[in-house]
Amino acid sequence: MKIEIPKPSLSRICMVYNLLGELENEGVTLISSNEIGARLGLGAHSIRKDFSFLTEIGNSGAKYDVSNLRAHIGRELKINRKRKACIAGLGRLGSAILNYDMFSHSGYEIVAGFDSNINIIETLKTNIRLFPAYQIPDIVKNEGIELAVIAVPADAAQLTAERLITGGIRGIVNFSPSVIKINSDSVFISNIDVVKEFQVLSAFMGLNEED
Amino acid sequence: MKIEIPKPSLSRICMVYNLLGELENEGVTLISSNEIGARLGLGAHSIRKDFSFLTEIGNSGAKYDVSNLRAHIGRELKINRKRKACIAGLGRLGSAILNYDMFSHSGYEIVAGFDSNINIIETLKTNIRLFPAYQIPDIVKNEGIELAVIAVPADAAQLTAERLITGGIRGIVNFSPSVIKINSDSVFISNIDVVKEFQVLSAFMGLNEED
DNA sequence: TAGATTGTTAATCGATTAACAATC
DNA sequence: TAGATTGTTAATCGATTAACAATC
Repeated sequence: MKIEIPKPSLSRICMVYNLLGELENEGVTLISSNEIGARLGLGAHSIRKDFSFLTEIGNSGAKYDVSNLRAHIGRELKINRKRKACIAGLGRLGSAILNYDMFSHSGYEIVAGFDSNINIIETLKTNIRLFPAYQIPDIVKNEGIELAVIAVPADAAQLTAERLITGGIRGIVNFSPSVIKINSDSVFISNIDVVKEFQVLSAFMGLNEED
Repeated sequence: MKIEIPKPSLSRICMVYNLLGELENEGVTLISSNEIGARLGLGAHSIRKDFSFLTEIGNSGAKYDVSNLRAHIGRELKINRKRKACIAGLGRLGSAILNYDMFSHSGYEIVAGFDSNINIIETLKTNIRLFPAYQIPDIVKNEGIELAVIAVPADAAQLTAERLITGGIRGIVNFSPSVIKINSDSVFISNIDVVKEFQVLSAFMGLNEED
C-alpha cells in the first residue's frame, strides 16, 4: 500500500489531530468540519478535503465523533506510534529542545543527546544520556532512534546528518541554516531557520513600507 | 507601490541572499543561476523565476555579480534593514532564543525579553533587558520593536500576541502550538511547532511502513 | 421528514517546470 | 563570433475553493 497525501494536507491533519486531543479533554464528543475549521483558522472545505485522503472515516451526513476521528487519524497516519528521538548539538538551542516540555506528552521520547564538545557532555545537567558526536551512528542504530533534531553550527550540519543517516535515522528536523544534501529518499528532512523566518517577515513588512 | 511576491519565492530569495553573503566572504565575485540552484538544492529555473519578481537586476546574458545581486535583493526586499526584536516567554526555548548566536550577524537586534513570572526575570542571566509580560505594549511601542518571538505556553499565546499587537508589533514568529487569531492584516505571523514537525515526519514515515 | 452535514467531483487559482528568444 | 546565460512567456502540475448529490 502506498498512500499519497500532499504535505500541506498532512500538516493540517496533524493540527486537527492535536485539536481533537484537546477536545477530548474538554469532554466534547461531536464536532463538525465547520467548527474544526473555525478553531484552526481554516475553511471547512479544506478540512473535509484533507480527510478525503484518508480511508473511510465512516459517518457521512453526521458530525464527527471526536474520539473515533482522532483514533482513526492516529492509526491511519501512524502519528500515535511512539518513536525514539535524539538531539545532535547541545548549544543553547539544542539543550533547550533536549528538555523541551512539549515532548513529554507527544509520543516522541528523546533518548540521547550528542555534541562534539566533551566539556558540554560532562557538564550539562539532564537525565538524558549524552554522547560524543562520533558515536551517533552506533547509538542511533543500537537504540533504534528514528527521529533527530540537528542543532549544530552550520558548518557541522552536513556531517551530522550523514552520521545520523548512517545510523539509520528516518526523519530529521534541521535547525541549522545550512542546506543538507542527502541521496536517500527514504529520509525526510524538515528545515527550520529562525533567522530566515525573521527575514521573510521583514520582507513582507518591507513590501508594505514606503521609503 | 505594491509588489506582490509569492511566499515560497520570498523564502527562497532569502536563502539566496544568505548564500550570497557567504560567497562574498569566500571571495566569489560571479555566480550563475545554475550554481546558486545547486548550492541550495533548487532548480536554476526556480532561481531565475524568483528573481523575475524583483525589479531589473540588470545583466541579462552574463553571470550575476555576487555583491551587486546581494545589495539589490537587500534593498528591494528591505532585508538589509535593521529591526528591533523581542522574545515573549523565557522558558527553556525562549531564553535559548534570547541569546541565540545566529542573531548577532543578522541585522535583527533583540532588545527585550518578557515573562509573566517575575522570578524568571530576576534570576535569568543575560545582558538583554527583561520585563514583566504586562509591560509588553508599552515597551514594544517605546522601543520601536517590530519583530517578536512568542515562546509562551499554548494557553498564553493569544493574550501575548494581542499585547504585542497593541504595542504595534509588525511580525511574529510563534513557537507555541496554538493558533493565533488576529484581525489586523498588517501583522504577519509565521508558525513553528517542533512537535508538529515530528508528527509530520512521522506521518511521512508511517505512509512508507507496512504493518 | 426537514435541516444539517458529509464526501467527492468539478472549477479556480497559484506555483513550478520547461522552453526559448534576447543578451552578453 | 560562438557558447553560455539570462529573463520571461507558455505549459504543466498541484493545491485550494466551491458546489452539490448522498447521507444521517
